[in-house]
Amino acid sequence: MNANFPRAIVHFDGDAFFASVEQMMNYKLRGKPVITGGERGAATSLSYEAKKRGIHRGMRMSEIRIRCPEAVIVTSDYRSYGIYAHRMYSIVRTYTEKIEEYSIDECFADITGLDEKMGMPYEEIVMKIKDELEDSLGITFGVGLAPNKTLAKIASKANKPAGFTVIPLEKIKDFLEPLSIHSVWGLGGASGQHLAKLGADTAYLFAQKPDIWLTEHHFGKAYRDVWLELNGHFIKKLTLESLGPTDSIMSTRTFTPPSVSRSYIFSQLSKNVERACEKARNHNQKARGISFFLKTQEFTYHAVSIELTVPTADPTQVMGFIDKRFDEVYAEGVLYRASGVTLRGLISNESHMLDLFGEIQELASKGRSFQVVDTVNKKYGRQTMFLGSSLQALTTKKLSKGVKSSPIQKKTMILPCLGTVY
DNA sequence: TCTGGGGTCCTAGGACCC
DNA sequence: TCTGGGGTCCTAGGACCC
Repeated sequence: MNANFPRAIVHFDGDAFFASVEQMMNYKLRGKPVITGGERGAATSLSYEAKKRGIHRGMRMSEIRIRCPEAVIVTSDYRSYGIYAHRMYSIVRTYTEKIEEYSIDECFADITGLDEKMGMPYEEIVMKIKDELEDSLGITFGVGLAPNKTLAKIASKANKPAGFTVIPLEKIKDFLEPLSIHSVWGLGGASGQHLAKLGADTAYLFAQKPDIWLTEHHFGKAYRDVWLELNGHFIKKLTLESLGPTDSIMSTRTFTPPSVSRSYIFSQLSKNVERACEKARNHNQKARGISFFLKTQEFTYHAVSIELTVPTADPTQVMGFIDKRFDEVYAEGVLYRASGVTLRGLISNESHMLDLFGEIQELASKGRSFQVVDTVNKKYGRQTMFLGSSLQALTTKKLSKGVKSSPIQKKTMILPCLGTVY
């Protein structure tokens, strides 16, 4: 066994991922400052050409146009980014099954023992994977090799773009000494502030604190896990197999411009409910609880959470519950900028529970009508069939795009509206 | 830096049960 | 009818992540 790598964990991180995918899909964009996020008016991802011109994430498009008139601003295309992400996972998966699909542009892989199997040092194996990723995707990756996830993340960030950094056990100190506590994975916000105040403002100073120090300051498991990993221990397991059921599903959307209209906001929420329920049905899951919120222009949240006696993924049902309690979060005259819904306590459709009132039966028959909805939507595009209560949200969107009469209308079947507002 | 959309994990505290 | 102590399950909400 390799003394420096009791476990060999690799972190792959796509460089400027969304912007890079855009450049790969459209060769005219290569070498140009590309910015994604056009639909929200602020930069989401930037090509390195754009970064060189002093543009940063979150910058307003209006400002970007002034600063960099040659900038190419595009609308986010998450479907394509997802396809590239999938290719990335499958290439890594040809080396090991132990892979965590951490996010759309990152993954972890556990290659422990592969050195002996392939008769190559870990460093060479990782270089080989990196080359293959870059050749077949046309995108560069920041890559880190370390004894655990926390250190692998630090490594992949160390040398951007297109870097490959190795942190063996014996070299940990060199990497942690200059590293601000805020850039450690998991200590980004208030917890980093807290640690810095207590004198641990670098990763190394935190790692050097004795165990008793953590106890005395009442640091919980989250801190302790990071602390152990900074000291070289393998604590955070990889989450394998990202397919399958999820724990919760949410759908939220900001509306531009913000609105005071009760009916408009209600229909926005209804649209979110449909999206979330559709996703739940695709996962073959039902929710045991729902919560919904409105977000004001001042960024305050007003939320209600509801427990369901019978699990459901039926938007008419869900909207029925929300309708009854909508006015607990909505206030007349207040300007709102976003709404959202979360389906909680998801269970798979197979695990049905018996109840006293036969509601299961009733829902089962409704469930069939939504199978029809999903089939139609798959064939003709999403939201071809939708709830009456979502109508205002959908038509407003079309009008704002300047589409007067869409051919979609012909295929549209409006289901009965449960909401009081139309 | 005035701020998309979608998640996960941890913890405190309540409900309920011996 | 009252009391204690201990355990498990569940949820809300906070913090953090990309």
